[in-house]
This record gives sequence, C-alpha cells and structure tokens, in this order.
Amino acid sequence: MDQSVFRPASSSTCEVVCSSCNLREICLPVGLTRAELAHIDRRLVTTRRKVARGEMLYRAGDRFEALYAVWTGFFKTCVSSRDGRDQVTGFQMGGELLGLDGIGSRRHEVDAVALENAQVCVIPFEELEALSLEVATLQQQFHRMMSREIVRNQGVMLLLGSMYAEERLAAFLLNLTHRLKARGFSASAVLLRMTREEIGSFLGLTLETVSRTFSKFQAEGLLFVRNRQIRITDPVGLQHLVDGAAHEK
Amino acid sequence: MDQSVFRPASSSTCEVVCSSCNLREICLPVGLTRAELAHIDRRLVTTRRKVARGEMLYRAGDRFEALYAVWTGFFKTCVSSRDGRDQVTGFQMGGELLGLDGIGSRRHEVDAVALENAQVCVIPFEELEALSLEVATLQQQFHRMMSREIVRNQGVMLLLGSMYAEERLAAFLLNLTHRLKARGFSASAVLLRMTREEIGSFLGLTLETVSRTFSKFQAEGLLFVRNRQIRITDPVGLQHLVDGAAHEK
DNA sequence: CGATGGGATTGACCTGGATCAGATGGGCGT
DNA sequence: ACGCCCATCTGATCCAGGTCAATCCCATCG
Repeated sequence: MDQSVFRPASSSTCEVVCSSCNLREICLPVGLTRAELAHIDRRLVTTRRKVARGEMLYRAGDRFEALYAVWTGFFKTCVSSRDGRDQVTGFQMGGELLGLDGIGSRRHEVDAVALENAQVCVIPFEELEALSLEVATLQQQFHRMMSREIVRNQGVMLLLGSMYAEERLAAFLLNLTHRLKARGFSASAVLLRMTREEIGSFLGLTLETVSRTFSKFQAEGLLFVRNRQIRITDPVGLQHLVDGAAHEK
Repeated sequence: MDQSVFRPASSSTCEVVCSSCNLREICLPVGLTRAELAHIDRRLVTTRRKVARGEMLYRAGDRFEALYAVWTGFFKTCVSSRDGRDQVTGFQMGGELLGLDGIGSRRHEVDAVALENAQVCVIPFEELEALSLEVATLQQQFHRMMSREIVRNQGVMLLLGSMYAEERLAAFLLNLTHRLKARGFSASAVLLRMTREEIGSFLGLTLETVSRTFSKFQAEGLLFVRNRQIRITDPVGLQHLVDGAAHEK
C-alpha cells in the first residue's frame, strides 16, 4: 500500500513521453489521438524537473513561464497576504496541473511546495498556446482543466464558508480518497503527505482541531488514525457527515 | 451617483458590437486589434439576453452552451450542496464573465442570479473555441480571464480561511470599490446591490454579523451606512484592517 | 395615507473552535 | 543506540461570531 512505489512510465530513462505515461488518461492529454499525442511528445513536453521534499517548484512573484503536470510526488499551493497570513489553497497529486495562477499576470501568484520528493513535467506555456491553435482537442482539454479548477475552488469556498469542522475534515478525506482511487490506489488506506497544520490551513481550522477531529472520528468508528496513516473504515458514514447529517434538526 | 444610468454602447439599438462597447477594455476583447474585433462582432457575439431582477441566467445542472459577459446589471453566483446548504461564490458586474464553471462538465455547476435587471452578451462556447484557434490574441485573453478567476477565488479562500469578520467585510468593500472605480464609478459612494444575507453568505458570516460590522465601521468613522447606500470615508483605514492591523500584537 | 412585509438593526445569550499549555512519541542524523 | 526535534495529541479556558428574538424602517401597494 505504499503509494511511493508508484512510478508512471519509464522512471529509469530520462525520456519524457506523454504517449506512454500511465497518467495520460488523467492528465492534460486526455482524449487526444495517437497522432496528437505525438505532437505533444515532440513539441510540448520535453523536460522534466525534480523537486525535493520541502523545496518550491515556484514561488509567488516568480515570472510565469510554464505550467507543470505532477508526475510523481505531492504538492501544496499557498497564497499569502502581505501581512504574513497564509493559507494552503490546494494539494496536487499525479496528473494535476500546477501554475494556472500565473497566466493572468505572467507572474505566479502562489507558492507551490513539494511535500515529498517529486517530479513534474514542464509545459512551456507559450508552446502550449501555440500548439493549442493547431490541435483543437488539446485546447479543449486545457479549457476543461481550467474550468474544473474553478469549480473545485468554489467547492472549497462552500466548505470554508458554511461547514463545521467535522464536515470539513470528512469532505477533505473523501476528496483525497476519490482522487487516490482514480489513480489506482486504495481508497481506504491513505498515507497523508501533509501535516495537521497544513490540513488545518487548507480547511480553515487550527491543527489542534484537526487532530481532535481525527480522534473523534476514530472514537466513532469511522476510521483508524496513527499519525499520518489513515484507514477509512466507514466512508458512507463520512459522506453522511458531509451531507450535513450531524446538525440536521 | 446612480450607477444604473450607466449604459455601455448603444442601448437603444439592438445591435451587438464589441468594437464600440465601452466595456471593451475590461471585457473579453481586451487588447484585440480592430480587425480582430471585427471577427468577434461578426462571428462570436451576436445576441444579447435580458435577465430580470431575481431571475436566473442559468442554474446548476443546465446544459452548458455559452459564456455570458455582463453588459449591464449585477449578478451573484451560488453553489449549493445537495443538503440545501448554499453559498454565494461571487458577484459579477459589467465586463465580467459568467459560465466558466460549465466548461469542464458541459453542465453548469452553479446558479447565476441577476440582482437587478441586467443584460448579458451571449458568447456561444463552441464558437469561442473555434475562433480562438484562428485568433491567437483572443485565445490568450480568454486564458487570462480564466486564470484571473482562479486567482480571485484563491483570494476568497484566504479570506474565508483566515480572516476575522471585520477584515472580511473590509476586504469585500475595497474589492467592490476597486472594481467600480475601474468602470468609472465613484469609489466612495456605493449602492450595494445585494442583501446583508447575500454578503454574509459570500463572506462566510451571518447577516447579523454583517450588519453589526457595518455599524461598527460607521461608529469608527470608516464609512456611513444607510441600508444599501454606503459612503466610504476612510479607505486607508479599511485597507489597514485587511492588512491585519486589528489583531497585531 | 395607512397598511403590509421584507430587509436591516440591535440586544442577550450560547457554543464551536481558537488559544494556551503541557505531555507524548516517532523519525532522522550522528 | 542515542538524543534531539518536531509533529501530534489532549486538556483547560476563552472569545468571535452564531443563534434567537424583538424592533425598526423603508418601499410598495391598495
């Protein structure tokens, strides 16, 4: 169940090819034909970048030049206001895009930090736009990914604006397991890649509340926690919480 | 100071033309050449739709077919989870796009409601993608607008996740006045188009807290409130609040 | 011009989660 | 194997903002 053994495509060679990456059905090139994929292999995604645990892929203020598709590893993105307040705005795993925040202003607006040793595929943005002019399906796919990012964030806004701590954590865990499942991992045994504090920052809670809520879930038989190892035993119960079961009249 | 007298372009005729609309420097066609604008006039934006106050431009679950650029009037967008919880995710005014949430799934994911009688320019999405293949600057501009939407939402997440009620309301007011100012309105005299409850929903607060906070701001000499009429007398003071002045050690 | 109703305001009280503090334990470098 | 450090857990207390309730006010309409 160790998720870190998962290595898409050829990790031993340095060849970067979307066409033989096993994330291609989740990542940017979903639905492209073989011929279109060949274009991408040749012209778009030619380099990969390693980011060690704790390092930044980019930081707020950096010039925006490329998008990054997570290949291996796990990231968080953080916004921070000038007075030092900051907030985790998302966690990204294999097949998800990083850097969309920079397109508008040509500067990155958030920090992207690797939570474990990671590798990302570099997608030079000028090239992406150029190739999008030729390959309509690529353009479409890109638009879909941006749109989904918007919808995802609106879901987080709902969570932050109108849910209780337990509901937030339940929603967070279910979201995580769904994404892991879509990538072929177990939806019940999860190894968290982030600290309680990072979870708390993302959910608008303190680390103490996150910790207490995990303990409460365990006491209620919804899951087992042991540090960052989580085993979810009652996903339906968690979903019930998200659906507002706890505070219904 | 009545903002409703503002009518971009020719409101008497039914002709829909971006090239002579006075929102064109704020709206989708920013930075396009005259020739490119002509393309848009001819092929992209040919119809406009009226939405009466309280009516929905679209609702969650509707088939996604077009984006909408607000021409006149004022909208809110709401997400709602199945259990009836719901949350305002944004307010849109002239020159802003509605409907980006539908691109990913081909269904709208939120409701868009007019808060006053409004008119929107209809941008058929298939056409937009087709024309984007030919007009690179249009594609670029569209990507920028989507990216900015993502950044905006992340800003709201920061607000919802880590700010106090006063800071949230101050940030909201300043954001509103900045947008009004960019459209040529007064940044100090604002007529709110939404109820306290809608503001509260957007900010993750109750209507009572919004009301109390307005009163507190007035008592502190930051602004005058009279129902939906706001006059901001100390924008710097508000900015100071947003910057966390109140709770600094 | 008075009646009506929904938005807004204000007060009193309560609570979910923040804050503060201390104890425990696991991972990592040496 | 040891020691250190940081993450985690848990308890006690506090408070920002939610909840409940009463009133006010203004726009609309008969």
